Amino acid sequence: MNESEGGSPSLPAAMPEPTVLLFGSTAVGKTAALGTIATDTNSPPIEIISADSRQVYRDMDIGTAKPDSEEQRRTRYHLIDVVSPRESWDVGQFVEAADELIPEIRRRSALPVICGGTAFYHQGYLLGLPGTPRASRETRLQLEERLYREGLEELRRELRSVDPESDRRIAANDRYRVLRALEVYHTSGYPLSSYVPPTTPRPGVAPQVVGLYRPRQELYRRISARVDQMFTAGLSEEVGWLLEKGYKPTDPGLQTIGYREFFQVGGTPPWSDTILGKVRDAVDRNTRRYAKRQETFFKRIPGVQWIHADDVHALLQTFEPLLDTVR
RNA sequence: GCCGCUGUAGCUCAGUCGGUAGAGCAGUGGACUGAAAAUCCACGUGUCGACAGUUCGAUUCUGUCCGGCGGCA
Repeated sequence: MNESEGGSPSLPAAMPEPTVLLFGSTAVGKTAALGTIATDTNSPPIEIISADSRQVYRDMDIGTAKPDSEEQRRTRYHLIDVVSPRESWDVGQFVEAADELIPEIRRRSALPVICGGTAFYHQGYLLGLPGTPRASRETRLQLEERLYREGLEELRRELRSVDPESDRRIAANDRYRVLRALEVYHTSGYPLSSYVPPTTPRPGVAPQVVGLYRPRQELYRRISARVDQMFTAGLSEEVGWLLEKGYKPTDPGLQTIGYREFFQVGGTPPWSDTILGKVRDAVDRNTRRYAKRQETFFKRIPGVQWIHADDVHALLQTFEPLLDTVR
């Protein structure tokens, strides 16, 4: 129950927080793994805090691979279906919500498990947020407007004068980071580079960090199979319905793999079978690339215990020591 | 069976007026300061279908064969 392997015995071993961070790339089998824990009688009762930047959106069920109603009945999930696809949601909101939920879940004598594929959220929870100002929708819209009218070069010129350090650090074509750096400067008056991002876990946060992995080829096969399933489950109908409901392709929620491809390669409905085939392939490919990016990010997170996604035994073993802590 | 086109990277193809080759896509590695399923960066050796001929030298020219596609029968 303590991790002080070779640590100096004179110091009291830090009592680990009865919290788990469980991550892994899309389609690795996170939801199934949670299912085995939830049904195992020896493991503690758990509640899930979804660390997933897409499952927060209502009305987007198929393409975001939300846990189905059966799974949600068996295990209590949080931070799913909490905002409209029209609204934006970000790390900051995630961390604040998680910090509120965790004590509540403990009060119910359950183990909070932060689980999801958004590595950025896990990092935000673990290390805490930098002191940068929160996202400002208006400022960002203004900057996007300027990007459209004046071009990236002009914005970079401004950045170079107000925040040369960030200008140096941000890649030439990284529009998003240029916008964010200027947004920070305009809303706070300080350059982004003056905020130092945390690199160690914040005080009081010491979760058990578990990463699920699977060989690349196998993962890609699963992704492809899941994309097929999404289409047979009615993904294109879901997208059509979202449009009928008045959502726009530019809404934050619809900027999601599994949705955006319909607009990028499909155009406007109705979509022919050939077009749907192309959409399917694009979704498949983008999901594979996404999974790769996730893996790259997960590798950076310190102190991860990596478990093969099918190794139920090892997974249950890591949860066992947490039994007493929740009682 | 005959005629034509074709065979080059995992795929689609370009190219070498003869000196062993390069694009797109796929793939791989990486970055990540409140949109992160976002936004970016980097990475191109493969019996140039097989065999033979011409040549100092053939993936390139010639011949034969084998695959593929199209047309005529």
